[in-house]
Order: sequence, then structure tokens, then C-alpha cells
Amino acid sequence: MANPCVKQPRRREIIRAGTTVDEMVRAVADMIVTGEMRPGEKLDEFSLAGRFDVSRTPVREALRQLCAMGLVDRQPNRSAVVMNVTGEYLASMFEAMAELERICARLSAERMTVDERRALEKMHGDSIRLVHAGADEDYAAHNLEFHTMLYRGAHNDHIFEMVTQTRARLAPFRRAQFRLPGRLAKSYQEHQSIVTAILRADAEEAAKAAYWHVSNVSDASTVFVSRNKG
Amino acid sequence: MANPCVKQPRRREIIRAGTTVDEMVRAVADMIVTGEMRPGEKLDEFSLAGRFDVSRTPVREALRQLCAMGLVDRQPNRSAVVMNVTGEYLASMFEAMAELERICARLSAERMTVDERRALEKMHGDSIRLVHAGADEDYAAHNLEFHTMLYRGAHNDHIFEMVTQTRARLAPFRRAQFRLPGRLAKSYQEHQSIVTAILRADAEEAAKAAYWHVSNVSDASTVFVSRNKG
DNA sequence: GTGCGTGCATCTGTATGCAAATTCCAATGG
DNA sequence: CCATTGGAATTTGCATACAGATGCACGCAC
Repeated sequence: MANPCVKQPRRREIIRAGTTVDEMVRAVADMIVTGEMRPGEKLDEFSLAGRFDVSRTPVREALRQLCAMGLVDRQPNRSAVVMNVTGEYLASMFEAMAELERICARLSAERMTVDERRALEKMHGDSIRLVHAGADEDYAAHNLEFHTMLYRGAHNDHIFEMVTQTRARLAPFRRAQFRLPGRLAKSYQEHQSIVTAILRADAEEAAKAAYWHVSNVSDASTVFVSRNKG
Repeated sequence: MANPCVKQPRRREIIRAGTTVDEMVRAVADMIVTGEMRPGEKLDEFSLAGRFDVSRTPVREALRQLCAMGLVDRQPNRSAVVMNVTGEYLASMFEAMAELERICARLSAERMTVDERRALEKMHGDSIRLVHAGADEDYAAHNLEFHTMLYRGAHNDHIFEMVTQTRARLAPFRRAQFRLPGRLAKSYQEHQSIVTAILRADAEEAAKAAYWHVSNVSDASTVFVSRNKG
């Protein structure tokens, strides 16, 4: 219990003991993705060990895994830091995201089961309520679910993995996307085009609509990023 | 020097001391990708530590990283094993590969510099020699370089990462691809179509040719896989 | 002969100590 | 006043020790 390694780094609250490496990976990944930790912020092993009440060994393993996931950056003998990508690489991720979404939309149009199509339609329909209420946060959660349905609908596990991972890596850079005025309603309309095409099993149209939709998101987010840090 | 951890696991030769974790990751990844270690084979920490002449700590970190890369599988309190995927997941990777190659070919047709196009043309032209000689091994090396040129030509770092990683994960399952009779010449002709389209900057045609090419590879490899293990 | 339980051997998960590398700060010289 | 360098403090990288978990084999009962 009384881990002598705990020299009170007191940065944020201390997590309960008995944490496994995988839990730490999830916790830290969450902090990065939700923006609780900003790109460039240091992740020093000792402090993290204190926060999770474990020794440095499992922390090191977690950091290496996060590094392989592309969420943190490690140089030999330096602190790990939350991954901070260049503008060029960021742009390449947004472009890749658009391509992946295009593929998912096309495959979803071709492969979604009847139940999946029905669920997609219902979920999209319900979201109009959030648009009218102007509920950014809730709409962001809905948006994630909506896109995840498209990723699943493609019925391709590897593509699902790639698109999910890319999305996670992009997350820190597009948290403000629904704050821009009018973006909520626009997003809803773009979803509408995608849903309509998928329900019609019109693969080409669904692909086009999804690509357009994601390109818009990347524009909005780029604005946000450049506003925050040259 | 005399690491007491070395209790002579004597499975393969012992690697020189002073190995870093990243070197181990590369070495083990290589062994998996080249097929020196077969899917399902166990990677016991103690033996690996002996082979690389280090303690288990860095080995564990390497294994966790390889796990995040999708090359090995780890369950709690069990040995890590070389990733062995289900037929369904394998199929999804081949399909994803085809989609990624299609994107790369399209973007390459649009974005390759004059120098890149020239290099692609020359490299492809030279490979006819290998086809006539029936040199499987050398053609396989050429093939890797050829495709890597397409990945680079897309000028998108994130897509490059995804396609490279997917290719690495597929490698253990398609080593015999050029052993099938006639596959060498067929591959050359398919490359020809891709190169021609790219030189003409015909994005749609390049995409179509690349997709077709990779679909053929996946068919050939699937045959190989199912022949080797039901 | 087969099924189940117990104990041992093996291997993984984590804590801790030490050496090497890096960073930070202050003192010194220009 | 700014640049540079020396060294102390911090931090990473790794080895090792130990505790807990898993799996296997042997033996016993049925």
C-alpha cells in the first residue's frame, strides 16, 4: 500500500492502487484524446508512477505502448511528451481520415444489414433535437457514435482499426469543431446526405458525401489549431 | 558482461550485447515478417532476454510495442505469441491493403514529381530482367521497392505509415506469392498498367490498376495460406 | 480407463537499486 | 549584459529480486 515511490508529485489527483498497465494506457490515452493533456506536455515516468500508485516499470511499458499508438513521442533518455505533430503531418492525417471515411461510407452503402441501416437512420433523425438545442457537447458525442456506425457498417475489421486509431490521434486537434457558428446545422445536413445515400445503397454518392463532410471538419479544425498555436 | 540471466536458452544464436529496445523491436519484427518465426510461435521473455543478452525488462517493453504494432498477441500472464489472425481478419487486411494501394496509386498519379515518375519508370523497366530470369527472391525485393515508391509518391505521411504497417502485418501470410507459376510475369504486366497510368497522370486508371493488382496478390496468398494451414 | 484435484515447475507482473544521460542553474569570462 | 562552461540534481535505462498466476503432470478415486 504505502509505496515509497510516492514522493507526492501532486500534479493531479492520485488514482487508486491496483492499476494494470492496460488501465494506465487507457487512462493516459483518454487524457490526451480529451485534451486534458495538451500536445507537447511532458509525461515524466516518476510523476505518472505516483499518480497511478505503481512503480516506474509498468509506467514505462504503458508509455512505450502509447508511443507505438502514436499518441506520445519518446526520444532516448528524454521525457515522453504528448505527441505534437507538424502542420504537414496533421494535414496528412486529415486527408487520410477523409479517404478512410470515404471508403467506410462506400462499403457501408454496399454492406450494411437492414438493422444497421435502420439504426443509422433513427440515430441520425434523433440528433435534430441536439441541433435545435445547440448542444455542442451532446452533439459531439452523437457525432462520434454516428461515424462509428459508418466504420462498423463497412464490415472490415482492419479498416475499422485504422480509422479508429487515426481518429484518436486527430482528436486532440479538433476539439472545438462544433463551437464554430453554424457548424452544428451544417454537420447535420451533411450527415443527412450520407444517410440518404446509404439507405439507397448508392455507394458512390455515399462516398462523395462522406468525403465532403470530413473535408469540412478538417477545415474547421485547422482554423482552430492555427488559432491556438501559430 | 556475464549476465546471470543467461541460463543458455540456446534456441538460435545469441545476439551481441548492448542491444537497445528499439533494435530488439526491429529484430523481432524482422523475424516475424520474414517468416523466421511462424504465426502462433511463442515468444517467451526469458529466452528472448537470453538471445539478446539483456534482462527481461527491455524485452517486455519490446513485446508490448510489438503488440501495439499488431505483430504479436499478448494475454495476461501468458507468453506472447506471434500474431495469428483469423481468416476473416486476414481477408479484411487484404481488402484494406487493396483500398490503400488504390489511394496511393491515385494520389501518386496526381502528385509524383517528374523525378519520381522517371525513377518509377526506370525501376519498373529494369525489372523485366528478373522476370525473364525467373528470380523469385530478387523480384520480391523489387516488388517491395516498387510498391514503396507508390506509397511515397502519394505524398501523405500518415497514409504511408498505415500502408507500411498493414503490409508488415500481412507479410507473414504472403511470402510464397511469386512461387505460383506465371505469377511473376503477371505481376510485371500489372505493374506496367499502373506505371503507364501514373506517367499519364491518369488518376482513375492508376487507381483501378493498383486495386486489381493487389486483389490478385491477395488471391494468390490466400491460396498459399489455406494450403499451409487449413 | 477416464475424469478430477492437488502440487510443483515455469513464467509473467511489479518493485527497487544503480549507472548513465540529460537538464538546469549559477558562476565566470568576454 | 550576454554567452559559456562546470557540476549538481533530476530523470531515464536496465538488472535483479520477489510475489503471484498459470499450466502441466502425477496420482487418486470412480
